Amino acid sequence: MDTNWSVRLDTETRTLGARTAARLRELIRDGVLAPGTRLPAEPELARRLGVSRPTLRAAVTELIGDLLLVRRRGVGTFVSAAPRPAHGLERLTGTGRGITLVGRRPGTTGLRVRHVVADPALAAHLHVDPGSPVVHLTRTRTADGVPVAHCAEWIPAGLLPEPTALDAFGAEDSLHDRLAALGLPLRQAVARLVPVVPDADLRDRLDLASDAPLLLLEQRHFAVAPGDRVALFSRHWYDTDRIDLELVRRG
Amino acid sequence: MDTNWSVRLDTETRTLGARTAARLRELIRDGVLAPGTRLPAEPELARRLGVSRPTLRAAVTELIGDLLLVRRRGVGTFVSAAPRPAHGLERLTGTGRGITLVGRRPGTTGLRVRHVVADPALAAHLHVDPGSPVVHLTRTRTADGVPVAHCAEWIPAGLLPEPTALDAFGAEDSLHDRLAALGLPLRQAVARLVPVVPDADLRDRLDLASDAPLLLLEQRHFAVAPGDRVALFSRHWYDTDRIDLELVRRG
DNA sequence: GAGTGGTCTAGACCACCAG
DNA sequence: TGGTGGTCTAGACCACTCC
Repeated sequence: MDTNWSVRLDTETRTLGARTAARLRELIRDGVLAPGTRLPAEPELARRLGVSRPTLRAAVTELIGDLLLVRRRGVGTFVSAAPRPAHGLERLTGTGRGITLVGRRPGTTGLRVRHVVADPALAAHLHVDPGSPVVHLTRTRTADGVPVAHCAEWIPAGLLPEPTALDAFGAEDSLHDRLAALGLPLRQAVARLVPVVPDADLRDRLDLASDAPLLLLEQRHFAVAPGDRVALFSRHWYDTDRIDLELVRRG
Repeated sequence: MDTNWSVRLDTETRTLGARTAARLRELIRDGVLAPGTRLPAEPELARRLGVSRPTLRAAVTELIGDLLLVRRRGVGTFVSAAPRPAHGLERLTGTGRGITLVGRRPGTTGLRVRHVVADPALAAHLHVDPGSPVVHLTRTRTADGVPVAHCAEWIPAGLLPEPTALDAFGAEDSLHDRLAALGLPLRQAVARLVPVVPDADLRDRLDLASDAPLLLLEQRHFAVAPGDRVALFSRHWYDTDRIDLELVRRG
């Protein structure tokens, strides 16, 4: 096999482990590593990719988490033959990117940006004092033009460089990317899952014909710094008849 | 500070990284490392715990995933002051253990074990041929005596050492533990989340007064070996009014 | 500049599986 | 018995934060 496997030619900015994982994804996607085949032994594979074995193992571990590879001690590492989710909720991404990952085209309707003050309930969710200024976004997300989720977001204005930093937020923008550009990259979120019956407003926004229940994701998002503060509180109502919500659980 | 931090005295069977993480959990739980305090620098902390820095980092990374610690580059690692979930769905555990983790007492009612054959739909979920023998368990789980979820599980009989291996399964048993003892340790699962309106049977089993929607977790579980085969398919209907379902999402 | 976390390496030894 | 993945180490260098 004379395929050039090396990952060191890559000049992207990500870590070597992430680039190695990306290279393995390509080799699998392109069929160089077909489903069911065994990978070369780890020291050999590391040599071919031009990385150390721990770095290779980090990359392989990542792909195992995505169900692309299977390790069998004493036997080898294999390309998985089982179907796998294109996107799982355990990975934190923006709603738009999640829609892209499942192969659909994201869109936004009804975007509205407001400045509000935190009532006691919202203040508790955001870990701020009641009465604090909060930026509030609402919008309906579509996939291939079909509404799939209605999203409401609340961001403490005190965490933004300026309270007006999000006033120019557009329908095509990514809130995750925008917050990262403002120095608030979201790194993790704690979501509460609640099945709910849609009210008239939600039925209207999502253009629902039936009163089938929706799945509400109520999330507290944390940024890298200062780290302990809630950078974003959100409520997303998903119509699971129109978009599958999947989740990879690891033991 | 003359606390004995060393982790090498521990004789348990887990890996050194896992024992180190457990030691850090103890130090946090016991208040030696109070919320908001900065941990010693990584080389220093590794020395105190008697492990190498990569091993320490693996442990710290695990606790960060559990929201117990926060890393700030160039500044330090801090004990989180924010509340965190006791149990997240992103971690694969048995339902009973999940109930224990949130501080409640698990129980089981209405356990039934049956032998069935796979119809085409079930065969597709289990990746077996239609007509294959399947062991089917149903039971209702309680927390502190209150029904919180109804569970249905299907296991390909061909993966068991004997088709009758689960006939003696008892109300107090853990299916995860039992399957591990049978050589089928479950390592990961892909769950689909669907809000559903309970039918009469579910309302009866869960003793529901209202017709509030339930959250259905439809899961394909994978074992370590052979690795690609579905070892267990399950449907769990949760009453989220009686038990919170939370999920930690990482970027 | 000093100290912190972030990344990567080379090598070692062990546990498991297959022949 | 030989090859595989599983784990751990010591050390190096870099990037970032704060003084």
